[in-house]
Amino acid sequence: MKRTLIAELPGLISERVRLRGWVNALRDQKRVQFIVLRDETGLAQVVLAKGDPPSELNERLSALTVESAVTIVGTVAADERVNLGGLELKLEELEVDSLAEPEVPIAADSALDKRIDWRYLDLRRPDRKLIFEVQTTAEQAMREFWRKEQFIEIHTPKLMGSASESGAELFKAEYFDRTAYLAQSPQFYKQMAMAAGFGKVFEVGPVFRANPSFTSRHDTEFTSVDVEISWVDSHEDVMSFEERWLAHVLTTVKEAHGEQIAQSFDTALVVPELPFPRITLEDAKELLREAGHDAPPAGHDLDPPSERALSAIVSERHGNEFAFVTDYPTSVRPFYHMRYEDRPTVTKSFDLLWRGIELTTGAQREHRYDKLLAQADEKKVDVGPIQYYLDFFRFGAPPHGGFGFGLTRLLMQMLGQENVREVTFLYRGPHRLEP
RNA sequence: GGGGGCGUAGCUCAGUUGGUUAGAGCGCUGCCCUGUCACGGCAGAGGUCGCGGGUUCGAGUCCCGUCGCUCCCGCCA
Repeated sequence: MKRTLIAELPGLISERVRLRGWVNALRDQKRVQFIVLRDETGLAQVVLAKGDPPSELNERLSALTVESAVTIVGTVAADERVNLGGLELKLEELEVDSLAEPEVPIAADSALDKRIDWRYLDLRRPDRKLIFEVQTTAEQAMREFWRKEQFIEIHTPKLMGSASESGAELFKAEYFDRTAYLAQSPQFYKQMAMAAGFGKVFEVGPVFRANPSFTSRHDTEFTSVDVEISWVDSHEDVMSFEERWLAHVLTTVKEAHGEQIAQSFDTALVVPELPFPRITLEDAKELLREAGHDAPPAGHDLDPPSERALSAIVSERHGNEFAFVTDYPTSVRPFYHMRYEDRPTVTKSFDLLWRGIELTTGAQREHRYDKLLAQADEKKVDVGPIQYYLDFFRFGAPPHGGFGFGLTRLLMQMLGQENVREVTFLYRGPHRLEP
């Protein structure tokens, strides 16, 4: 007998159906027994009258435990007494596929860390599963947009012989008789795709950061969304792609899940107006000071409190939750970011903030071999291990730019969550390698 | 790496100025309840108070150390 999903029950009154799912709740009374069954599409009540003495079926239902996996056959009946959709299943057959132990180790209000210990139980809650439905829709919308604009998907290696950028610390791995490093970014390889003439590329994949960061928005392994575009005139071309792309993603997610998100997470997903406000770093600091906030001195990046304050100000003045901050000084940017011809200490770079959190860092890249070498030298980058990268620019490289984008941070903001761990299937942090 | 907070029952927490057998709600076990739907009622089990040391007649409570969790900063997406 074919499996019926709970969501299909309203159209099947008086039919005999087979449901498979988990015991969400049990109410075992003197004369009547109820199971609230949960599958991936919803909840349904199952009812069985209790005989005197109880039938063998009654006894087996009494022995059930919450969260057991069961298969149930019964007849669908409309009954206005039932709060759950006004219908129920009259139980005829009960098969226990897997009996759950009587005490589930976590509850809905358990601490996040404890819930991660038992993540598969935590994820059984429909609200938690919604996170991954939204993620799936978001990624699909991204790909839709990329393909419409002739982007090519690449999969770059995660095992590397040297660092891909300075800054973030690297995990080491044994690699036969030498040391390999886990990729902290596909940066160099997506630039290789530019030198290869791929035009426009994207990658969605894992990156690894060995920073001992103990905050609600960092993890040591996360999914990075990377984009690189050839033949740009400046970083403005990259920003204008990113905002159109993001607006499409948010529109798609809102259409598909907006109501559920509002219901489950009490968050309204707002599709942003285009273009997103752009503000240079120095103007941003000026704006912050005018508004009575502290701002870091020249030559320094915004700190997290400044980013939150800036987002609030921009949101109030421009009605946009997104903001590009541009023109970072060379002191806080890697050597490969392109600089203005007339202002050699300022890079053609940007960050994208959404409601105070950094979603993206992007830039036009330096594609001229001699300038790239000079900038590496100035930044005291040891070019020995990355000569393969510098070589990309020796035989004709197009002007190009791109960005890296934190998928979990996007998801966190879309769902109004305060911690990336909440929206990561399995979080990895300095003290977390299991499950 | 620096700073703050927290660690008491399976889960979420309370525990006065240090004082005798350490509590609650939920969950669990048993019994009762003709339709429940956060079902209800009665009874019960369950704790070396994170760990180690110290102060004290006496420590869940005070001190030191240690481990774990958490948030902020740094680093970044």
